[in-house]
Amino acid sequence: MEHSGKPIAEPTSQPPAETGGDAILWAAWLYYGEALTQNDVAASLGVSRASVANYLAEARRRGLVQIHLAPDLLSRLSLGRALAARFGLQAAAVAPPADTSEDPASLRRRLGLLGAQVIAPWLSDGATLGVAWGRTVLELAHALPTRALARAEVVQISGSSLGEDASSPEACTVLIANRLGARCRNFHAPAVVSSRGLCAALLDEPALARHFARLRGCDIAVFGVGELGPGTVWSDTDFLPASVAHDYREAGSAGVLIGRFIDAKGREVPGPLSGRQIAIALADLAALPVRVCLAGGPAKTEAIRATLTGGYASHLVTDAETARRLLGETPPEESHPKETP
Amino acid sequence: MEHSGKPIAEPTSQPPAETGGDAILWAAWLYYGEALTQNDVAASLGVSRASVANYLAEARRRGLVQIHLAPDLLSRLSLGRALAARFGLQAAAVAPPADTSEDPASLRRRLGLLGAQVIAPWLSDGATLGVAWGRTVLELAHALPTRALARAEVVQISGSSLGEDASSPEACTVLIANRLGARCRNFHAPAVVSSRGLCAALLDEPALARHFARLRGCDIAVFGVGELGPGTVWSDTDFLPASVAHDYREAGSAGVLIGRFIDAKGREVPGPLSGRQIAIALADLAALPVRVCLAGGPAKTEAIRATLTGGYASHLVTDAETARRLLGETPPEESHPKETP
DNA sequence: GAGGGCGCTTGACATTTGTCAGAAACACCG
DNA sequence: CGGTGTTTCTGACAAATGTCAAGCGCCCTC
Repeated sequence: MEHSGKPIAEPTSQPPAETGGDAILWAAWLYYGEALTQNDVAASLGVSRASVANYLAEARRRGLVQIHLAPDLLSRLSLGRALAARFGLQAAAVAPPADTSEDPASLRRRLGLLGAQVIAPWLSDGATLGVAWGRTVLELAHALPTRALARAEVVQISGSSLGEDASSPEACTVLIANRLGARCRNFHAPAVVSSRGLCAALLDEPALARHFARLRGCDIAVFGVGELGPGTVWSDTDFLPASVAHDYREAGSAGVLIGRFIDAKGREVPGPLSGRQIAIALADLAALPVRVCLAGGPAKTEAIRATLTGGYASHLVTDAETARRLLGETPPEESHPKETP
Repeated sequence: MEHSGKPIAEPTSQPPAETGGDAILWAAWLYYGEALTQNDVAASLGVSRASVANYLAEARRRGLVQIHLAPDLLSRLSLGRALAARFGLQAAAVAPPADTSEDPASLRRRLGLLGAQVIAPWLSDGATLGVAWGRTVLELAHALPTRALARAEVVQISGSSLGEDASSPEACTVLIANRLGARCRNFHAPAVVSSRGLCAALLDEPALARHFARLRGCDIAVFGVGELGPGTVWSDTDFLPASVAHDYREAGSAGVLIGRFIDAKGREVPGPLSGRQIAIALADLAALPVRVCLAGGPAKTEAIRATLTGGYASHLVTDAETARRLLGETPPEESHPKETP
């Protein structure tokens, strides 16, 4: 603590050779464990404050220090409780509204972040996690913590080649499995094939049959929902021309759930793709114990409502404005979302 | 995203009154979950920054946010590993040295803090925790988190009326049980009685026999060690005059462990109190699966060494200087010519 | 309706913390 | 030995954070 002219102070006798990594542990304990200030930690360790700040950053990076939020944090909100009560959900997590008008990409980022928190309690070793696809699911993958669940499995829930490359079903499963250190089980089949006969033949393949059995054994499923607005396009131009969305919308479909088109009551709507899709059956999805739906934004509201009405989700992750729309309230004109119940 | 504040969540257990509204939850999520700055959180919520800081403090107080240290943090230190290897311990947690010369009370405080971290992994519901007494154990009690382990038990490990009132065996068990929300099982008997006959008669009491059975079933025991220096005095003036310490020291005792006097090898030393003590037998202690010893400071060094040599501890919680002394290194910048034993 | 207590909020301030460029230490190599 | 790339540390600064007294609204009492 007292420095005279001596350049080398040697304040607390530090065996010079070996203690490279120890300083980080000391610092983490003194700061987080004993709640000292960085200044005091620096004095105690005989290094500069800046070094202490660096040590602490390193300790967090290494996971020596973890900050844990109550898992049901955002389900405790009045909005979340209202949603859960209205649609019979186990829980609904509601992200706060942004101060500026929401950019869809940033909305997806927050929903992914929140979704990662929501599913965290189920990420135990040995768990089987069914994963759909989409940009929101991709954000969830990025927000997931790094774990080492060697006996856990990540299972692709629908056939491949849906969505853009970056957020395709395989990309989502691979990324999530990689984060979790889990085994990745992919569907080695396309999402849509050209004929019912080929579809039936594929479904008879032993490998696919095994995969469907795995799907029915998932402990938890994670998926988004797609809307069927006028501007909806799919990237798979072979089987999904823009007209498909229009056709299904005309046929009464309110949204797309893991490749299946559903109406406002949640019933599957027949259409041009019927019998040619390879993905989990909606009835099998509904039978899983935990089904987390991540979606938000004005365009998706009706699709989400249809999903919830159909009972396909046990947990919803959405944003505050969408939550208000789902509850039939008028979304607030401006910010300042203070509501007193 | 830093946060100082208490290392151990210290919520005032509030049963149902979950009022206060959603603002606190929003703030906790935006700050800890999305890593926004308090400024941005304030803008998003439409309140002042100061309020956000208050919300966050409240969230921490309620335990919505918990800061978790790696449980074996301080056992990973080279000093801790060296101690564990030298004495055959499962682990040794070593508190950092203080910058100023250590005040015994502050040393006890840090050891208690650290000990609370060390035993945290074993504090599950249904666990049985044996608790001795002493000022260090008392500090551990204060550092323990508030839990609600209704089926856990805290068991008094030695008879009563030892130590000062504040750190007596009953005080320690009651406080710890209160913190944990656990059932408190006290020894309704004194630690020392005036005759062997009375002692034997007491031990035959069914209630005491049951208590001893409980002691042998503890999942974890927590205790300190006492030294036998020239200045050692006990507060129980009926049975423990200052001369007792002197007598036992003359007889070769290096320290006191839960009321039992042991020599440098850890063997129990007979003396004036033999056959009149009511406490767990040392052999029963050594048979427990987890035995956490909290002690530090120059005066206690030999007593700790005796305890470790006897195999009575599976885990040690001490400070860096004591650790160095135990390992036979010369303590830093000290030129005490020591009296030869 | 004035007064006073209570809780929540706020602006201002002092402290604490993250960051970054440059300095020192170190290792490696010509 | 000196050069040089690499790592680690440090000092200084800007940003972020905690704290406090004063301000405001609300409810209750008299």
